[in-house]
Amino acid sequence: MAKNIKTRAEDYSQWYLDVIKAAQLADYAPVRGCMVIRPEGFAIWEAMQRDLDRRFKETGHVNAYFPLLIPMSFMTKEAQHVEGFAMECAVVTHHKLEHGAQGLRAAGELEEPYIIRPTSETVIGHMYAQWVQSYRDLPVLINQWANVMRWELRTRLFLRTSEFLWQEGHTAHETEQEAQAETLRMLDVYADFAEQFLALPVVKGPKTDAEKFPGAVTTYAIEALMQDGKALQAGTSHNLGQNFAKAFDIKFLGRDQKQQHVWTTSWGVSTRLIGALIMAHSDDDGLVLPPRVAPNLVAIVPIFKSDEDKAKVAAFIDKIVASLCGEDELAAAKSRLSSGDITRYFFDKVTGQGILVDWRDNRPGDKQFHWEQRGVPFRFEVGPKDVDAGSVVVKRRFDRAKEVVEASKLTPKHLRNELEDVQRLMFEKALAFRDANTQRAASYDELKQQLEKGGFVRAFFQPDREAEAKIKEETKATVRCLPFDAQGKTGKCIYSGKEGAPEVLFAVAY
RNA sequence: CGGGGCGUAGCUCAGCCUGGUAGAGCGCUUCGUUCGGGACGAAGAGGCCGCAGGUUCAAAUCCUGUCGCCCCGACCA
Repeated sequence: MAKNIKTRAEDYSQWYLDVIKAAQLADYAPVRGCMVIRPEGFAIWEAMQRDLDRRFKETGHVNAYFPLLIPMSFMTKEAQHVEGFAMECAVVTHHKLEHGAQGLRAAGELEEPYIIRPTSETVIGHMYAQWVQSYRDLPVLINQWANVMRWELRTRLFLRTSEFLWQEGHTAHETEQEAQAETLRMLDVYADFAEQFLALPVVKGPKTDAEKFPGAVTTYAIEALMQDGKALQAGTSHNLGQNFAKAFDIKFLGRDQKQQHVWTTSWGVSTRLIGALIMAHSDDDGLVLPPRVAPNLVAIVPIFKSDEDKAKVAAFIDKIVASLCGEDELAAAKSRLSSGDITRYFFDKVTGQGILVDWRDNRPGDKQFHWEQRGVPFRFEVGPKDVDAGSVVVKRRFDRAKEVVEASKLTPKHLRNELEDVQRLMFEKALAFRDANTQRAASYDELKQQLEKGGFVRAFFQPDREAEAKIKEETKATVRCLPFDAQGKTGKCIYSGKEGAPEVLFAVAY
């Protein structure tokens, strides 16, 4: 058992933090509520970015960049938007420092303060108003990769930090139908990404009015279930209607020769997904990464006593690496800068995913724990006995399976197949967990009881701000979404008793 | 913003009540023995005891103030 990680049963919240620490994904920054994303963590974000970016481009979007600072007056233009974000905005009021009695102090007060973007609808809306003149300028399909800041009262690494990284797509369309299609298209992109890339099963559906994005007509979300039975909103796609178009005067001359407002959408996922990944897949031994996300696919742990054995093992490992990564890469890696006696070879130059050989002067057991806690999908153990037998001991991270594999079988194709297997099995495991933790409530009492056990609870419920607030007060649970998979089904509302209520998904959420 | 806790070595913390030479474990460095699931021994490096005042011959310790962080709630991706 890992001695630096609390078990999930003991203290789930501490376990989460311990896993992050042990895998060196992130660290606390000297600024309240902010984190430093360390290389191991950032590599996961890069993997997500790469795959998402491809998906965005495949659906016709392009990237651009808008400024970090937004004139404060922009925030007031859309009424609900102010309501939603005003309380958590960092404000920039001065533009320089000067020497004062107590050291440096802010000086040069700005006439109009800036806020640090909590999201970019406003500044992007402002620009779109200038760019869009005609229906021929539509649709505008822009995404930006950026950081945003929301001055949260309470933070947790990755799940909720004051500053976080995300992407925000902002599109403008000629018609309501197009905007709606775009909103759902991107929700599907997110759902597919979560399931295929993160091995994270999600429930898709619209939010209730009480839970939607400030300024949206409808917010759609993907909701995932974590191992402690809490739900996590993993991505959102908003149909903003003409709310922002009207607030920022984004107008165009239509095919009918009339001025009209555009229809906009926005959609985003953030580094919170790294938190989702951890809480969905990791175990008491530390991080478990789905192969598609893992920066390193295999960690090879050599075992030897004498220098003679070491040479023998090294030669054998070289052969394995050459087979998996190619002779060129084997040679290239030897002349590459590396730190701490760990040699890294690119297995896939496109994704940057690699294979490591851990030559550090530590005991083998030490190294096993080291790579295990970092979630590397496979570990190869190679000692003199293996060299003699022409085989390798292969250890699979996600289920601790161990098998002896003939070295000649270790081809790129074989490894890819193995990785795909793990990817699929991890998804199936997460899906089975979710199914086992999804219940159905026929009454409010049943809902209360079932929420005690955690997990998702499906029930017929007529969304209503007051009722939702009351339920949240009594159970801590909220309506996560109105699942698409139950669309059209209606029944008797568990709260009001009225017929014709849709099926909703309840859960206590992060 | 309410409630709780904590600031002492890179990390986790002891010491504080009862003022008097700055401590432990882990980690780090070097050497040796080791090495198939977290090794052992020896020798080292590492501190403005969060910060500012005060009391005192003397403050990590007592008093005042202040800043920061963490945890639990309310708010939220």
